[in-house]
Order: sequence, then structure tokens, then C-alpha cells
Amino acid sequence: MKLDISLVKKFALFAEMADGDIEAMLSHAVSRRIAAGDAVFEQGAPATHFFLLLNGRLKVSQVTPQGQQIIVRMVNPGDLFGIAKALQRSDYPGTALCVSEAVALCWPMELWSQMISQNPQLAATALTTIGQRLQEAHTRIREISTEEVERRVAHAVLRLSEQAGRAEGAGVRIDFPITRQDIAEMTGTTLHTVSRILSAWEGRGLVSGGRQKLLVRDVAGLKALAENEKMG
Amino acid sequence: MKLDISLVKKFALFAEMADGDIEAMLSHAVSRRIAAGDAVFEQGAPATHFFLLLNGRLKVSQVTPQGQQIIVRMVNPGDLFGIAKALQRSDYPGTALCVSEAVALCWPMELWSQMISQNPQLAATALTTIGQRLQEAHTRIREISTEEVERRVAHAVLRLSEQAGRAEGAGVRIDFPITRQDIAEMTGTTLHTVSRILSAWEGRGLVSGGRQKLLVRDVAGLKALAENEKMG
DNA sequence: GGCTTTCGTTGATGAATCGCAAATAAATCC
DNA sequence: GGATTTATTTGCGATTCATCAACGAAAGCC
Repeated sequence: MKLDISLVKKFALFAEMADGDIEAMLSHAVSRRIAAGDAVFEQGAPATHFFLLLNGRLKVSQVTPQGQQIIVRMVNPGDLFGIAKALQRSDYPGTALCVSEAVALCWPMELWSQMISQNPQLAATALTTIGQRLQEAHTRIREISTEEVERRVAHAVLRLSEQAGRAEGAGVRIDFPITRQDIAEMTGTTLHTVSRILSAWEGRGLVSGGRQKLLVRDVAGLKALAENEKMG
Repeated sequence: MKLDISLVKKFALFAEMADGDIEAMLSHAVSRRIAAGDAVFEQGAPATHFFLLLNGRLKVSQVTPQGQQIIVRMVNPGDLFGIAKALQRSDYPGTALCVSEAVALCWPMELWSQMISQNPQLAATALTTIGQRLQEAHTRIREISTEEVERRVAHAVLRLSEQAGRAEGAGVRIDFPITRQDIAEMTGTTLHTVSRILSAWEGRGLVSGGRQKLLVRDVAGLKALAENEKMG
């Protein structure tokens, strides 16, 4: 793929950057196509590159020493990922798996420090990126610690519909294949419980499901369920 | 208190910094003494300052819309805190409460951007600080999602003993007043459950308790409990 | 020193949700 | 198109843990 400034300027990282700086960054980048199901990098592997997702979706997961898996986050177009250096790590802390056909820009990790110091905008973006992830992580901790499963699932589904939703009829379709197991790993529960909850919601007309599919039919209803202490 | 380079150089933030830069930073700083029980800042208040803890301990907590409280983290000497600007926030996301007599350096938040851009070492420290917090947050998410309560409490207590432990006899004393409720808010459970768990541990000689006191008597035993899938 | 407040312990009960098992259904592979 | 794999649904029993309740003990306050 040809790397073109006009093509990438819509992404937050580049939006505020001077054209010269963008060109400098792009000149070191390689674009890479990733097929659904492929891993961009694996947990524990030496961190050789950092990335910017141009389109498609990835999920970043970790496996615990006991072999259980959790989904750390979804990566959406425009997101930096694999920036292990910013966390002062030499290996990737998680595995990045492509869930829908993606294209990413790749830079060798050696360039990270250099680019950071030469490019204040990149440094600022990296800092805010990580800052936002930290806040999301705290939100998640708060939810897992204090809310019961149904509300956690509601929050997770709403978040998905905001970050990766496409309008469909009166509702919002989650724009990539997602399993009950995925949702379970995002909310700290089991696929069985997620399945039961979604079934119940489907009965109430809040969502409609399908294999690896999810359509939120009643966003307001789900929000009420997520926010309100107890529904009447 | 007189601000002196030799006094602060032991802290990670200043360790790698040139003397001139340290002086420049200190020249804008005010040191502040905080009594146990006082709040340095409160959740939702406009973020007017950022801080470096010189000594003492703080706990940062958040209250949920439903009024439940969680402890986001403990602040130890040498830690930056209240750096809302780095998270692109104009208010403090949590409340910082002093648990043992503390001294902190304070800078007006307006200086943040300026100091960051003039001082690459501060930028780097801020980035790694937040990066480490992010990793801790992910660890916590993993634990709450996949582990049962007793092991989460074990991990939390071990972490406390590492970060704020003082050798005492064969064991490690947590060096500040801590309640069962605090531990519950760090692990996403209730004070009742924590109390039961600590009582059981005390019976097995792993810890010994007391009002707002905690002594880990058998670090290795606790570690085994925290790590192993199931004990024999 | 007595009173009040905060903190801790422990038992009993029940609800949330996990784990297991078995059946169904959709997609994929030759 | 049948066989296989991967997802999903659902019932039921087991278990963990929160909740309610009551009491005991330590620390702070006049």
C-alpha cells in the first residue's frame, strides 16, 4: 500500500502533526495486512515493532499462569498498539489477535525513543493514549469490583457498540465477529452466564444475537440497565 | 522545609536528572506537610496541582455513582501523584487521603505542560509511571477476573508488604494503619470476607492481625497460597 | 473513667453465579 | 452433502461469597 499523508491525517495521532513530521514518520513505516485469525504479536515475544492500526479490529488478550484468558482491550482504527517500550518492557505483555481483516503501520521498536524525542506530538499522543487506557482500566476495575455480572456485561456491550458499532435499522450492530466467550473474558465471567444474560435480553427485545453476531436493539434500555441501581 | 537537591536525588524522578534541571523544578515547588486523615485532593475537584510524595503514605480512592468505594492504589514515597494533566483531565479522578503523616512537593498544574516540554526526563518518568500503573491495573483486572477472593487478598497483602513493608522479627509489618475495609476495597470484596480470611490465616500462622495492623509472618506460605492453583 | 465511635469477629442464611453435562445449531472441510 | 469443528443454549447441582445481625474489643473524647 502506498503511504500517503492525506490517507492518515484523519487519525488522531497525525491530526495535529506538521506535514514534515508525518512524512518523517511514514518514511520509516511499513504497512502490513493482517488476516482475521492471525496474531500480530504474541504474549512474551520480544517487542520488535510498534504499530498504528489503520483499519480492521484486533483484540489484545493475556493468559494467566493458570491458563485462563482475559481480553485486555479491543484495538480500533487510529489506535497505537504494541508500544511496549512506553511501558518499559522488552516483550509484549499480551497477544494481539486480528478479528477482522486489518491493516497496520509498523515501525521497528528501536525507533521509538528516537521518534519520541524528536517528535513532541508523538510523545504527547503516547502519554494521552496510555493515560486513557489507564482510566479505562480503572473503570473496569471499579465495575468488576462493585457491579454484578449483568450490569458489567451491559457496560461492555455498550462500550463495544460505541467503539465498534454500525447503525442498523433502529439499532447498532457490533461490527466484527464476537463470541459469548469474548464478552465473558472482557467482563470476568463465564460464557454460560453471558449466554443466559443475552438470551434474557433477547427475550426483552434489548438485543438480538446469533453466532458471533450481536445487534443492540435498544441502546437506551441497555443504558438504563447499566446505570440504574435496580430497575423497577 | 528547605528544598535541597541532595535530599530529593534518591527518588527515581530526580535520579537521572541534571542538577540544573532539578533546581529548576524545585524552584517552582512548595513542600507541604499532610496530617494522617487529611485529603490532599478530592475526587471531582479541579486539578490545581500535581505532587511528588517525599514520605508517608496516601491512598487514592474513588466512589462509584452508587456510593461504593474502591481503593485505586497506594501512593508511596517517590511516587508522582495527582498528575491529572497527563491523563488529560481537568479534575482529579479520585480522592487522595493521607494514612500516615506525609510530606509532598507541590507544583501548580499550569507548569505541567511547560515542565514536560522543557524536561525530557520528567516526560519520560511520567510516561513510565503511567505505564507501570497501567500494568498494575491490568494485573489487578486479571486477578479480580480469574482468581477467587482468598488468592486476591493474598496478592494484595503481598503487594503491600513489598511496597510498604518493614522487617519485624521473621516477618514483615505493613508500615501504616490499614483496616479490613481497606483490603476489601483493594480486592473487590467485603470487610466480612476479608476478616474471615485473615482469621483463618492467623490460625495457620501466616499472618497476625490487630486493629489496623497487619504482620505477615510467613511470606513464603502466603506466596504459595497466592500462586498455586490449589494447595494440598 | 465512663461514653461514644470505630473496627473487628463470627454465625446463619440466601442469592448470584460457576461448573458440569447434554443438546442444538451454525459454519467449515473434504 | 455428510462429517467435523466451533458456538450457543439451557437445566441442575455445587459453591462461593455477600448480606443481615449481633456481639466484642480497641481507641478517642470529655
